Formats: sequence, C-alpha cells, structure tokens
Amino acid sequence: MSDTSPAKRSRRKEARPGEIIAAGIKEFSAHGFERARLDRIATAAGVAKGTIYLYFENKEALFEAAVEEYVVSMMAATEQDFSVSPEASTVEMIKMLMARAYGHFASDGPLAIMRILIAEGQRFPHLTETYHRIAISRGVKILQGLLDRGIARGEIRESAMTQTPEIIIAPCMFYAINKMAFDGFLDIDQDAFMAAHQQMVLAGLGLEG
Amino acid sequence: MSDTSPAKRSRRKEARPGEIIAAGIKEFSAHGFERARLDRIATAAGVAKGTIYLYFENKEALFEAAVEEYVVSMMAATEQDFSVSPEASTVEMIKMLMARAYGHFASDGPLAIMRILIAEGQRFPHLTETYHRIAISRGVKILQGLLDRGIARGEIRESAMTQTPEIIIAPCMFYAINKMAFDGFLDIDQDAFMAAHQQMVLAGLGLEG
DNA sequence: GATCTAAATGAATTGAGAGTCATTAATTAA
DNA sequence: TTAATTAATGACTCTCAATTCATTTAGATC
Repeated sequence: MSDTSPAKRSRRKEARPGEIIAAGIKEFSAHGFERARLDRIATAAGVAKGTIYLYFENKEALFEAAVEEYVVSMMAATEQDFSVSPEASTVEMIKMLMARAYGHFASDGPLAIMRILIAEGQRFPHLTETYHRIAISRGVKILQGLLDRGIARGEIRESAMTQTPEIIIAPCMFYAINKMAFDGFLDIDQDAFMAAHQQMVLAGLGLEG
Repeated sequence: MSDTSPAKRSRRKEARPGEIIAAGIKEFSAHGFERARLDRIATAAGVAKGTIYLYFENKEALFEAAVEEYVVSMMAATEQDFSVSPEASTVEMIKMLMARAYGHFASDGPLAIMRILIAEGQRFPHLTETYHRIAISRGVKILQGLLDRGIARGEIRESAMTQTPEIIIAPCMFYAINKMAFDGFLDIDQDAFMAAHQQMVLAGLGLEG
C-alpha cells in the first residue's frame, strides 16, 4: 500500500492500465464477472472509479482485457515448465510431464482461469476461443509430439490413445476441477490419484507398470 | 403454454412451487444465478412476479430449491441407468458403465448442473455439499463395488487404480467439461476419445487390450 | 348468493452499482 | 512564472431488477 504510490493523484498514464488489470484479475477471479465491483477494483488499484473509464470502455472490456492478459502471462511463465530434456525416454518424459501438469493445474491461477471460463464462457466466447488457441492447442501439440516421438523410437505403438493425446492429461484436469469445485470439505488424495493416473497411462501405452 | 393453465389467476397452492422451480431451473441453468431474472421465471411459470415470494423467501432460496430439486430428480432418474447385470464379467461391466457415463454426463442436464456448481459453488456451498453427497459419493461407491468384485473374482489385482476408483471415470468428466466449455467451435471426437479411454482403463487394470 | 379467506396480482418502492462529467490539479511548454 | 494540456477525481445520474404490499378475486363456507 505504500511502496509505489507515494503521492495521491499522481499522473501515470503508462502504469494505470496494468495496475487496473491486475486488480481486476483478482476481483474477477474471486467473484466472477457479475459480482465483481468496479469500486473494489478501483480501490485495489489505488485509483478512482472514473479513472477506469479512461482506459477501458466498460466493465466487459476490462474483464476481457484482464482475463486475456492473465492467460497470456500465465502461458508465458509456464512455457519452459513443460519443456523436457530430449534425451529422456518416453516413460520418463511422460512421468515428468504429468508431474508438472499436476503442479500447474492444481495451483491457484489456472484453477481461477478454469472457473472463469466455465462460468462466463458463454457470454464471452472470445475468451474461450483465445484460451483454446493459446493454451490448450499448445498443450495438445506437446503431447502429440511426445507420442509421435515415442512411436518413431519404437517405444510405443499407434493406438486409440496415440490418436487422442488429450486422454493423457484428462485425469489431471479432472482432479483440478474436482479440487476447485469441492474445495474444502472432501477431497481425493493427490498422490494416490497421481499414482493411479500414471499406472493407467503407462499401461495403456504398453510401457510396463 | 396452454395445457395445464386454462384460467388466469387460478388458485393452485400445491402446483405453484413445482412450476416455479421448473421455470427456475431453466432460467438458472441458461443464465447462472446473477443474470437469471425473476420476471422471466414468473412469466415462464405462468405467474406474477409477486407470487414467487409467496413460496420462496427470495432469489437465493428459489435458486437453492431449484438446483437441489433438479439434482435429486436427476439422480432418481439415473439410478437404474447405472445398474448392471450381476452375471457380467468385469470387463463387460466396465465397458457398459463407461458407455453409460458418457451418455449421462455429455447430456444437457448434467452439464448444466456442473456448470452451475462450478460457477456458483463458492456462494452456495450447501449445494456443492448436497451434490457431492447424493451424486458423487454414490457414483464412487458403484465404482468401488465394481472393482472390489473384480478383485474378489480374481479378474483384477489390487493396485493404485483400485484404491482410487474416480480415476476410471475421470476422462469422461474431462470430456464432458471440455464439451461444455468449448462447445461450438473445436472439439474432440467422442468415439475416438471413448476408445482411447477404454483402452487405457482396461490396460491399466490388466484386462488385456 | 352473500361472506369470508387467502392466493394471486402488478404497480410502486428500494437499493445497488455501472457509467458520466464538471471540476481539480499535476505536468509540460512557453 | 504563467498558461495550456490532460490525467485523475468522485459526486451525481440513470438504469435495472429484486422485493414489497395494498388491492383484487377465485374458491370455500354458510
């Protein structure tokens, strides 16, 4: 509250949009679009409500900007998390990728994004499209590459699973959504679930147990 | 619009709540809690707005009643769908259960419920709890029973997977949520996905390919 | 058919919150 | 130092939708 904003009513045309967006992300992911309050966003951004309208057309526009920005920055930060050393075996690569997927999707940011997309996706199809394009399709490509490489190296054979790479991380997404929806009161043990997941995927691909 | 309500301003104390709830379910699942309009619910129920307040404390109360009623009736209707003939082999039972799970979760009602729970669960924890108790825990019990029976009959061995029965339908839930969120524009082929799912589960349990 | 009860109505009230804009003041230019 | 520019403010307006309640009337009772 006292680090970057010494004076009141300072003029900072460049910094404002980013600060408003940052506050918006928090507000929107905590309350969803409808119950998010521009008053609160303004306060959190250290700005008056009217100032928001200098930089964003309206609440919808701020929402779209905030979610898009968040998705983009999250993917940028995650990019290298999912790159694996090319000399590893397919089994090792799959194990590593799976571990990272749980680390990623079970954390606050991605969970918040998933909730927002599921809740508001119908009203804001553009966001859904963006997310699909810059997050999901990339992830699928990574998986597809992994499987193709395994086939090329003779470690796995083509099968229904290699045609549908999403199947490999599907249980992880299930776990994440389950955690998000039934948060506090009754949950699946993550380690046990991951172990079961790994067993299933490796066996399914014919990579022993 | 003209079947059950011939006269205007008829007095039907018993029928009203059910009709209002039915209209509420549609409205809430189409628009979510915040954007649902009592005006529309009233019109759809063939009732004046004030009438809603004769039977429900407020919008929240109607929402909770509607969702709860919907979940309960859906589960009642689904109950027998998931019962399998006891002389079938474990492989056959699993295949059958999986096919039914896709039929169930990829249909409108369950998708709408999932969306509502994910979107509004934080504000209405009671609903989440109810759903978990009367829907999920039952489903898990069915799966657990299936696996235990398979173990008892010597068809499968205990493993990480048999400790975490949720893993078996996890990909189905993933598929359903994916379908819901990315509805129109880019999708996974259901048959291909089911085939991959089946391959993975059966191999994981050591039940051939 | 007159009277009574309470179900149903919908116009009026209320509150909340998005969006506006005349005013203020920080910064730059002259 | 003064004037000009424009970022920032926040009190105000406006709209929309939940909620209320005085009035109406369907149906029951006598």
